[in-house]
Amino acid sequence: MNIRDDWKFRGLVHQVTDDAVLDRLSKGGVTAYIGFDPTASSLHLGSLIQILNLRRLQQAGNRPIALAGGGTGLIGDPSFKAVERPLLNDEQLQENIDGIRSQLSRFLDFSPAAGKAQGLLLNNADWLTKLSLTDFLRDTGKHFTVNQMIAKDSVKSRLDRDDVGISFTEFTYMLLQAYDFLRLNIDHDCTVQLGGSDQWGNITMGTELIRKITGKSSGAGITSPLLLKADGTKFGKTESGENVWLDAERTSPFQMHQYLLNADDAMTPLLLRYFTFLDHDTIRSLDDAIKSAPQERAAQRTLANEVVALVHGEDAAKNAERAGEALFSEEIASLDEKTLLQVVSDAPSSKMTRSELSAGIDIVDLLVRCELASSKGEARRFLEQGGVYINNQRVDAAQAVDTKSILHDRYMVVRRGRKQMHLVVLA
RNA sequence: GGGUCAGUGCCCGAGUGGCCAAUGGGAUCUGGCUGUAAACCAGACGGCUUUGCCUACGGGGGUUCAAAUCCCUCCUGGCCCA
Repeated sequence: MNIRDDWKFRGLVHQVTDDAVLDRLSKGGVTAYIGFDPTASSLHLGSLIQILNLRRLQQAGNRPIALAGGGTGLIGDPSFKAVERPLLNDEQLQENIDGIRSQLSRFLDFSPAAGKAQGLLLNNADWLTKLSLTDFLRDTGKHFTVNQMIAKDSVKSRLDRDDVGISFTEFTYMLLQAYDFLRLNIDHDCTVQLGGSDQWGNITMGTELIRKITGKSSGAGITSPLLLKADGTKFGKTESGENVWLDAERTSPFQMHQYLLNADDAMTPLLLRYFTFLDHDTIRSLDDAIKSAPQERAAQRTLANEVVALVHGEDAAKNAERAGEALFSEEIASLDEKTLLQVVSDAPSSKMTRSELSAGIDIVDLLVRCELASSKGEARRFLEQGGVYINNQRVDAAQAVDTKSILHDRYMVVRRGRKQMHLVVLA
């Protein structure tokens, strides 16, 4: 696989420090790294682009290094952040790193069987926490002027604002990341750093440090474009601002599948390029399908299936697809028990006794109890607005719910709005 | 340490003694139209035992018949000076 042509086609290259690096990667035998911020115990859809990029490199015969930011995580990357970030404590950080490690091993081959392309999983805490302050200031700090550090776009917004500032701690972050690249360059002959476009400033600090200290310009950087939705927010967050996580416990395969299935038309061609390994012809024909038959959403379907299969496996992808079809195309009351359970398997559920229900329960109380409404006032509002459904049938007035609504003698599906489901199971 | 400005609902931000659960924008939510999109349109958006009551304008205390608004104090942050 020719990295240069493939990445150009996919639009994965935003900026490069040196165009020739794409040819080196195409030939193979190069070591490249990406740093992962341990701000949570799971990676999310946004970071999947970077993970897949490492995988693409590995497939082309290069050695990928995934660097967990155990040391830099203690500081916090200020790049393009509006405000200073709270520091993570040690246990939390360790937990996050462990979570991230196990996820990465699903995408990259860290086994010796991969030969020269065997991936490495490193943690910069291993060297950063041992670094002495005076050594660091003399050996690394001396190579940069505050003038150039202040000039970085990534911190400019913080310096310009008059209501918040930037702490010295966060300001030094870029030096630590530069040092990481230097270490990897010396210890592992790593010559390429990848990252999102927000990492450009940090990456170039690294290539510069390598040049100054080793005297060789063997460090190069590639950034990939930032993926923004039509409304300007980052791709990979739900409407409520939650990340779409790669961890099935946090974001179920079904939810991820739905998220991708709902990708808007304008964005889908890009997503197919970034998030799948589909060949160029297939992608082009899906581009056409969006134009000629948008209502079929063939591209979105393929995207959802491909990505969920990558992250959670083929079976999970098939299940998610089937569940979605059943949920949206059939009357839920006519499904058999097994299908019904599968369809609502992702929805939260709660138990209720038979006697409670036969006595008749107020729909307002039911909504609050199922956590579909955060207060009774809100529950009443949903009812007034016609946003409440029992077994997919709209409930229009504040009426009591009783045993008539039970499916298969023990289930009841309560829905609020288009997609908020809750399963009530009779005990 | 000194000076100074600020802290309002999810976010931004108006309000500077009663007409304030607090203008406006954004976000969000519900409905409509659709393709389980986008855009667009309409409505909602602190809680409750809902013609009323309770809780809320950084925390605490005070003045007043009445405070988001005035005073004191503390906390937090910005900027300037040292």
